[in-house]
Amino acid sequence: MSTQVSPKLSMLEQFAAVAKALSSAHRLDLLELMAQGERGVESLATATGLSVANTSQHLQVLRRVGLVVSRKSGPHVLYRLSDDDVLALLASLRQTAERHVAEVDRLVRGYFHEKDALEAVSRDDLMTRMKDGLVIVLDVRPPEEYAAGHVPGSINIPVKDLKRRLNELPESAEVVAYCRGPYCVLSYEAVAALREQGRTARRMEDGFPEWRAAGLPVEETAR
Amino acid sequence: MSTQVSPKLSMLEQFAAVAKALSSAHRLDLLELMAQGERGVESLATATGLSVANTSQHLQVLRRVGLVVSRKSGPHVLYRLSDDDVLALLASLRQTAERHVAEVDRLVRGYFHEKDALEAVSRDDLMTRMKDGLVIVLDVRPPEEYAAGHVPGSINIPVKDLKRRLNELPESAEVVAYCRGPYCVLSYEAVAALREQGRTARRMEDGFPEWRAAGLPVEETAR
DNA sequence: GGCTTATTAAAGTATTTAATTGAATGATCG
DNA sequence: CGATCATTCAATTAAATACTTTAATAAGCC
Repeated sequence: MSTQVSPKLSMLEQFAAVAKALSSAHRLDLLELMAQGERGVESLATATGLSVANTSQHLQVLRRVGLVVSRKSGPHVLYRLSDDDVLALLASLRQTAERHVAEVDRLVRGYFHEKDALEAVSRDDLMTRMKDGLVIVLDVRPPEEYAAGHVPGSINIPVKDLKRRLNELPESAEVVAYCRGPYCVLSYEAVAALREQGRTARRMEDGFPEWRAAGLPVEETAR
Repeated sequence: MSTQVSPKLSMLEQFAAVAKALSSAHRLDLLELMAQGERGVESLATATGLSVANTSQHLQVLRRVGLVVSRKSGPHVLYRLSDDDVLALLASLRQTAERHVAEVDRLVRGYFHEKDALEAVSRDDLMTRMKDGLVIVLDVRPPEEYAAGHVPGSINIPVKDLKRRLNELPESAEVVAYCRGPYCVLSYEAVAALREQGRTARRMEDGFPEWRAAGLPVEETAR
């Protein structure tokens, strides 16, 4: 029953270690990418603009506290979130920050122009309308992430190719765009671009990881 | 539409700042104490064993990211959690750590001996049994925290005084003990001590902040 | 208005942390 | 069985953080 180094503190130190792993924008960026699906080190490095060695180190920080797990596949090491718990933790962090940090509010208002004007479609609504053939679902993420999993029946056009490939989207129905998550700007930009072209378009709430975490159907492209 | 300093990164930096504020065991300790109720700087300093100046600095780190708010009352400054969001975030952090950090598991098993043997009573069960007069509810936190809010009808005996004040607990009913939260050792110790004395005793799940957050009735001692 | 008390600010020192570079590991494939 | 590739390790440097001590502020009280 000796308690020299208070067990409470050692426990809190473990919690603190997890929080510390989350306390870097680059690591949060990596986590958001991995939330889209399993990915290799080099691919994560180019997506984030970090060096490979640096990326590897960040990934190990995340692995050490159990936020991600890795496995080898041929010569590559693939990383993914260890659990949906991690998504929940990230969502909780976002929500708290959104509610309490004035700066986040400013960014949301400033960059995500007229956020409320681009009113989001809920996942459930989208499911219903999809079944009825009333909407076209547009996935604006990079092809790599689309391949790792996407909303069934969605069309993948990265936002930068949107103008060029507009003809791939039937004009018959409203377009609902989605991307990585609640703060992913891509879907906002897509909606803005589509409206400029006179199309009817809205965003889906949140993004693909939340869709999958909600237990909704997911389609994968065979590799 | 210029995006020199990617808005995504600035957003992530805000989230990272919140995580960083959580990345210190001492600050988590302070948060757990404030989860019991509003408290002054000096009182928090003595409870955590930190110097007053250091405590003040930690509190400001927490305030800067909006996790706590403060107000003046006479000569004192009182701090409290800004929102139940914060409780949810802490719970999420705990859950992730518990599930993924082997060390936490080791600590839980090692210190909280036979955790499962001391099976916890759920809040709802406790409510029902309380109404039927079947249990005595024991609050083992320090009187200060008890005064700031407690389960109605509970008896406050800090765990260190338990043996001495055993006679204050009627022998007629089972005792259910609670303290600060899921990892607060006090209630485990209380249950162990009571069982040693031949009493029937169990823990309540989690602790007082979770009780309050669940919207259950709370009693305050007038000051 | 000055005095007391509680809190915060500032400055200094010791530790940590992030990123870069270059070398080492370890598996796969010819 | 060695060559090649992806990844990790190790060492370095620069920047950031935690805690202490000492000084300043601000509010209440006589």
